[in-house]
Amino acid sequence: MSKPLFADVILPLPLRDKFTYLVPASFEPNMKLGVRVIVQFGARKYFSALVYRLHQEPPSGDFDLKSIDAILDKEPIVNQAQIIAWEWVADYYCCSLGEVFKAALPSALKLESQSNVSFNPHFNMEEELTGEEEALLLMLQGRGQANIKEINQFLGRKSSYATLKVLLEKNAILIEERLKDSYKPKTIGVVKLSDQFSTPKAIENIFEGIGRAKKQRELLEYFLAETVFSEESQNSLTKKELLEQTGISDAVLKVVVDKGILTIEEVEIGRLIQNHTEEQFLYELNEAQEKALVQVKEGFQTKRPVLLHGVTSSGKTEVYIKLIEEVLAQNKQVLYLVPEIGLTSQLNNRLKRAFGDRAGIYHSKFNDAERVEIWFNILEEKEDAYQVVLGARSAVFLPFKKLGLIIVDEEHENSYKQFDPAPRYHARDMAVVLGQIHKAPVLLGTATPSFESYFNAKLKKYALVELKERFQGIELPEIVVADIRKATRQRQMKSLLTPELYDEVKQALEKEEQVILFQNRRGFAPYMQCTSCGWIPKCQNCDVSLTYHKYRSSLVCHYCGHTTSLPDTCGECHSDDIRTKGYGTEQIEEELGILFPEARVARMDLDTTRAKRSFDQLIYKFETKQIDILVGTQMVTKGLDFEHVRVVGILNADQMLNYPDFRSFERSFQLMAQVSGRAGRKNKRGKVVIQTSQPTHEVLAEVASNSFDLLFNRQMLERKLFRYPPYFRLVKIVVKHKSRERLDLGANQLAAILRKLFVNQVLGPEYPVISRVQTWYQKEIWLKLDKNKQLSPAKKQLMDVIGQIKGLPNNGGLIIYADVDPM
DNA sequence: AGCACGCCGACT
DNA sequence: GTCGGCGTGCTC
Repeated sequence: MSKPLFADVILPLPLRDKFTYLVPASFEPNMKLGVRVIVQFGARKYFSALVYRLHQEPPSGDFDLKSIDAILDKEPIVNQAQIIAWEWVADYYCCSLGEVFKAALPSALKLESQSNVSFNPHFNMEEELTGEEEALLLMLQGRGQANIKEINQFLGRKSSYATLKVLLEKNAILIEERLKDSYKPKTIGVVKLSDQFSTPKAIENIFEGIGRAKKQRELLEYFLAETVFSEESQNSLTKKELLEQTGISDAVLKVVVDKGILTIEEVEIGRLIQNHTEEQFLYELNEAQEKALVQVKEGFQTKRPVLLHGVTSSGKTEVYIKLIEEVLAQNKQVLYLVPEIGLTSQLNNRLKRAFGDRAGIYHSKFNDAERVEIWFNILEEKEDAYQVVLGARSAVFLPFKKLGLIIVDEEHENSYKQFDPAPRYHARDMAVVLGQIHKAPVLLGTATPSFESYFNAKLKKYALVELKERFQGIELPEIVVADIRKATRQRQMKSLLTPELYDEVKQALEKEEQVILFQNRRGFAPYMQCTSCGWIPKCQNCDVSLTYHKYRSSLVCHYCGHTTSLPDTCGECHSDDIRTKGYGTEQIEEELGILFPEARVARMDLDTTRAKRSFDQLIYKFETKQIDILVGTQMVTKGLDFEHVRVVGILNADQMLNYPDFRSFERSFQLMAQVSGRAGRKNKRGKVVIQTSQPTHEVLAEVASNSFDLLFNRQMLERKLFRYPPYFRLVKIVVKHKSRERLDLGANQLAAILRKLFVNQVLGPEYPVISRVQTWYQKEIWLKLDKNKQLSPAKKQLMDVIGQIKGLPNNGGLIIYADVDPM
């Protein structure tokens, strides 16, 4: 008899301990590291866990060892390089491997939503059932099938495996692994108007064919509203969307189709390989790009990450593409990270043009089946596997085996840092670690480096390559600082525009050139205020003022979404003189309509791009000059290349400059330089007008003269003096509680212990700018750790203390987490 | 995290 | 007299 085999598994939970299960002898031959198994955990919970370590050391301790219930995979779905990366993430960002596991895998691989449960028609109803079991069976019988999530909802529990297991044993239900058949559906029904209704005239009479059929009318009305009569002016809807949104049945649609009003077309959506793009020859690099390419490659030789600092429109992408080509020739994989989804479709087209079907996209907005497919596509290294993956943050977790290059585009973007659920990782920093694991070169590209990266370059930890020439000889724009206060004093403001900006916009419109106006605030007005007593409507769940949205005529909280109608009278003194204060994109859009009635104005912010594809559509309209003035939030800064932009206006630089954060100058510079980069194309020097009430502000002068180094050096002195990154490591500890008193108590207890452990390195606890979000009060404690000391033990100490505080009496409802390198 | 167990107030 | 509130401890 050989010794029994044990498996340490990773459970998808925020637990730091490891858990060991017995591997039944019959499973031993199929047991491998990196396969998923089903294990029971606690009295009634089952999880799909990942085998992390196999060994023969019987676990010590007083508990009954449980056995693994099932093995889900024949082959590992996670490779060893990934496990090493996960361990780094868990250690560096102070979280459990379980949390990394949860973030890394597409949710379809985390059993929870994977299995489809249906009623077994051969089940003998005589069997004895509990009330709950019977109810569940009836439900399944009624609707045919359900997934685990729906069953959890139905039973009102977070986990239903225990019940399902019993029912399975009784032979009452069938569970099929959805993974196997979820690959099938590759077409979607697209609903369009029949050809006979292709003209507006014909549509007028469209309802004649419907008669009095109420449901059909409703369906058609919705369809028309979303297509012909919508702002987006699309001409089709998917069948699924139409039916789901109206809640009308398939049968009704069929009648309308049979009447010849609508048609349904089955369109191939083929998840991975979309359109067999022909690979096209790329234009040659110019001299500056060629030089940069050589320098980047030299940088790679030194085994250090390379920071490519190239001004906006310097053609970094072409350099990337050349590098990718070379890596592909060596039959290795390339990971190309981009910060936001908005960018991916433009870039994807470009990559498809260069690499055809060898390039693919991955981001969290994809549905599960697609993500799983990409996962396996990369894992199994099939013939037609992707070699270039364009992805957002989460793509760093894909099962690469032979990475030959990692590109992090727009490396300064803070959306690379995950915020809310743990792991709170920075994809750029993880990319550097991945590079070490795979011995693959890492290229960080940006027009406005993050101070951390630039600092690393100065320290020679990164190799620096500069690309200072704009592509096709385009000049950098002229930047003008316009004084809002002076203009106001002299009564020269044209609504929200200074005379400088107004004139530029006017001229651009006359010459049929385009304008981008930037204001980092959506809505009509950031707050309202009573003129007699100063009362401001606040959110009931958060400590913020409510933003006035005129088109919805309501007040909205931008932190929790809470919406109320407009108050008629002041909540304090009942005065009826309540006015809007400040302005957001919505108001700018409205004011422009008055100032320039002939101009076509569009707005690009979260509110106008919420619908799928609306972002792409806006970009398309702007590119094809169907829009003259584009008003937007940061979205307009995201590396979009527009051909005819002459003028860029920054409506109010003050709010970003005055934002209370040690990075506010760095961010302001990045933001302003990025928006400015949208101005000026071939043969025409663009113009940027920055409106401010602090016209002599140093940062503005630095933006105007493109003096990145000046700002950098000045800020470094401050950062060093006040012990901020990149000289010190920052850990933000967030403490939350529903009760203000309990929060204060808990946060103070924590801070007291930390102050003893980390002498002179603890700040707080203090309320952040927003002291309450979604009914949770929050405080922050900042830890400034010495970079030259070992961080790992310090973080472990910190986590121990956090655990200790949570365990103290009355600290039950306390949430405490650490955010390493917060943004 | 999520669930079971256990100890104190307002009610069929 | 119980139902259920949350505060506490544990999960291989």
